[in-house]
Amino acid sequence: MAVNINQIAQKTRLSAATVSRTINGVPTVHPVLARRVWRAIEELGYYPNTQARALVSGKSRLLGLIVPDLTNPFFTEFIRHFEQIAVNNEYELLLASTAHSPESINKVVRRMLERRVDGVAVIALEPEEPIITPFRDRKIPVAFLTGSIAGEGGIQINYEHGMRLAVQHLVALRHSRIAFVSESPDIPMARAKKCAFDACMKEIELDVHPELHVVADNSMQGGMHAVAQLISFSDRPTALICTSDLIAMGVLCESPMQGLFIPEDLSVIGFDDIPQAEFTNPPLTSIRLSQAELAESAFNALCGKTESATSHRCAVFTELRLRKTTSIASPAGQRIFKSPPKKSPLQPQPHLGNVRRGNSSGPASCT
Amino acid sequence: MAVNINQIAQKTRLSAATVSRTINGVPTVHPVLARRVWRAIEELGYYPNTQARALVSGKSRLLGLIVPDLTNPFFTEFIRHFEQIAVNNEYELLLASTAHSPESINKVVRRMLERRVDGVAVIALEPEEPIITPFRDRKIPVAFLTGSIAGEGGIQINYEHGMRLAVQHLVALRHSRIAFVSESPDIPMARAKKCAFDACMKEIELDVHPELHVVADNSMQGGMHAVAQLISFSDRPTALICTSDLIAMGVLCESPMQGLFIPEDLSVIGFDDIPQAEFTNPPLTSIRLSQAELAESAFNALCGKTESATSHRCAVFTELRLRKTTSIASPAGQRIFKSPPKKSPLQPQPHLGNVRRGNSSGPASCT
DNA sequence: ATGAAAGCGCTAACAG
DNA sequence: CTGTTAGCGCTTTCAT
Repeated sequence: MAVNINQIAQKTRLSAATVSRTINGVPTVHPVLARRVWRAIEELGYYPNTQARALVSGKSRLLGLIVPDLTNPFFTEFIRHFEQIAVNNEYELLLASTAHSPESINKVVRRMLERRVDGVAVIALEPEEPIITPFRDRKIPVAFLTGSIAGEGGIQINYEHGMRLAVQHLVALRHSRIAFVSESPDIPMARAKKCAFDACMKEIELDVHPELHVVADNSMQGGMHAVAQLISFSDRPTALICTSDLIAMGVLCESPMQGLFIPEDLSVIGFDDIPQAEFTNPPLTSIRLSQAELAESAFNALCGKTESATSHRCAVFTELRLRKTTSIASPAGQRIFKSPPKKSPLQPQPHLGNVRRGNSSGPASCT
Repeated sequence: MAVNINQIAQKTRLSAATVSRTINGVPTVHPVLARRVWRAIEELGYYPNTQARALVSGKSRLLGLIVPDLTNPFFTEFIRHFEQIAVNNEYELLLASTAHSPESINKVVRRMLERRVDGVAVIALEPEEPIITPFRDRKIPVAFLTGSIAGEGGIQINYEHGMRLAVQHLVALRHSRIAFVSESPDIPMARAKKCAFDACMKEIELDVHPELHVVADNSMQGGMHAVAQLISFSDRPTALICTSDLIAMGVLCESPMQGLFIPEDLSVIGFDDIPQAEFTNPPLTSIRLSQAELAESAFNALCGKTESATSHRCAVFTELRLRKTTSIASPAGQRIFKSPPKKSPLQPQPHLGNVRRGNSSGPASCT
C-alpha cells in the first residue's frame, strides 16, 4: 500500500541498506548517492514505517501518559509540555485518561504493555502499586508525579518551599486562622501538600486547626462548596490555602455571593499556578508548580541519557507567585457582614450548623 | 527482553502458529490446547507485540487525534469520549495538540504518517487542505470536525437546528437586538455557526445588525472582553448568543461587574453544552453539541464497518438546552444602570459597590 | 487440527 | 563505501 524502502532502493538502483543508512544519517554514505536517495524519497512521498523500525530496534519510541482526567488545566498544561518535549525527541504520546476503577487501571496498563511503550508517566493516580509493578517488572521506566513515592522513579516535588513562602506571607499579613482546602487525602498529591502545610505551620510554631481543613473536589464546584462550609464557622478563617487553582477559583467566585470580598475579607492562595490564574478577578496568588519543569523532569526520568533511569532524583521546586488575592488581615480579624450570608446555589439545603471538621467526608461531588 | 510468542510455543510444546491462533480466537484450535496456551500466557505474563502484529497485518490500530489546544473543555470532553470508543474497539490514540503554524502542521502530519495511523480525527483546524491532502493521497480516512467541509470525510454538523431553537426562544422572549459573539471567522467552526445564525434570523425576517457581531477569543477572557465592548453601545443588545460556552462563561462572569444582571438585563446563550454549563451561576442555557455523539460519528467515519469510509454522512444534531440565563426582555428594552459601568477588571480594578443579586454573579471566577 | 515456512519493513552484521 | 543476508515477533498460506 504505502511506499516502502525497497521501492526507494529500486528507484535509486541501490540496496535497501544504503537507503536505510542514508535516512539514519550514517556518515559513510557517499553524498551523491545520498542526494539521489533523498530525491527519490521526496518524489515518492516515502515515510519510514515506525512499526518496522520499532520491531528491529526493540524501541517503540512511544511514551505512555496516564492522567486521571482532562478537566484540570494543570494536567492539560502538563500534557502540552510533555508532548512538546516528547515530540522534539522523536517520541510519540499514548494518552490514557480513563483510569479510575482498578479494573480500568488494568486495561490501561495492558494497553501500554502491548504497545511496548518505552516509558510511562503517571499523574496523581492511586493506588500506585498495581500500576507501577507491571512496568517495573519489565524494566520499563515509570515517572510518578505525585510526591508520595520519593525514591525510585517518583519525581521528587519540593512542596515545602512554595508552601513555606505562602504560609509566611500570610502570617506576615497578620493571619493566624488559616484554612486549608484540599482534595481528599486519598490522593497522594493532596496528602503531600497537606503535610507540607502542616510542617510549615509547625516550623513557626503555629497551630493548625483541624476544623479548618476542608476537603473539596478538585474543581471550581469544590471551592464553592468549601466557602459555603467555612462561612458557617463562628470563628471563621481570614485566609485560605487551596491545593489547586481550580479550587481557589471556585472560592473566588463564590465568596462575593456570601458577602465576602477578596482579598479584604479573605485572603486566598491557590496551588499550581495554571495559566488562568493570571486572569482571575482579582488575579490569583498561587503556589507555583511549573508544569513545564515537571514535564521536563518526567521526560528525563524516562528517557534521560545522563543516568540509568532508575536513580533519578530530579527535584522540582515550588515557588510563590504573588498576585492580588491576599491582603493584611482586617483589624478585628473578623468582619461584620453587610448582608446575611446567602445560601449557596449549590447547596439546596440550608447548612444549619453544618460543621464539618478535619478530614471528615467532603462535600458531595457535583460534577 | 519481553517474553514473546515463541517462548509460549516452547513452554506449551506447540508451534507459534497454534499459539497465534489461540490468541486470535480461531475456532479450529482444540480447547484443551487452548487452555494450555492461556495458562502459559498467564504464567509468563505474555503480551502480544502490537508492533509486529501491525507490521504483518498492515493495520496499526492507531488513530491520530489533532486538536488545536487542550484548554477548551469541549475538546477535552470530545477526547475523553473518543478515547473511550477507540479503546473499546482496540484502537489506541496518538494525540497531537500542537498544530498552529503551518510548519508545525507538517510535523504533525508527518508524525501520523510515520506511525501509520489507520485514521485521523481533526478538530477545528485551519487551513484544512495541507493537513487533509497527505492523508487522502494515502487513502487514510480523515474525520474533520468543523462543519465547513460537508462532503467527504467532514462530519456533517447540523448547526441550524439548535441555533433556530435558540433564536426563536430569544425572539419569543421579545428580544430583537441579539448580539453574536464568535471566535474569529477564520475558524471554520465559528464561521459555520455564524452562517447558521444569519440563516435563522433571516428565516423569521429579522435583521442581523453587523455591529452586534463581536469577535472574541475562545476563552473566558474573550467573553469578558466582549461584554466590555457591547456595553459601550448606546443601543445595547438585550440578548446574546456565543459560539462557545467558554465565552458565555466569561460573559456571565463579567456582566455583574458592569452592572448587568443575568438574565434580567441580558439573556445569554452558550454553545456546546460542556459539562460545566450546568454549574455556572445562573446555570447556562446552551446550544448542545453532544461531544459523545460527535466522537461516535468521528469514530464511525474512520473505522465504521457499515460503509467504505468515504461517503459517510453522519449528521450530528444540535439542540437547545434550556437553563436559567435567558428571560423576557425588559419592557423598556433598555435599562438604566444602577451604577455607571466600570472598567473591566481585565484592567485590574477593585469591585467597589459590588452589587450582586440573589442568584446571580458569575460562576467562574474568571478564568 | 496442527506445524513449517514465508514474509511484513526495516536495520545490523558481515562480506566484498 | 555498498550489497547480501539474517532476523525482530507475529500472522498466514500451504501442507500434513
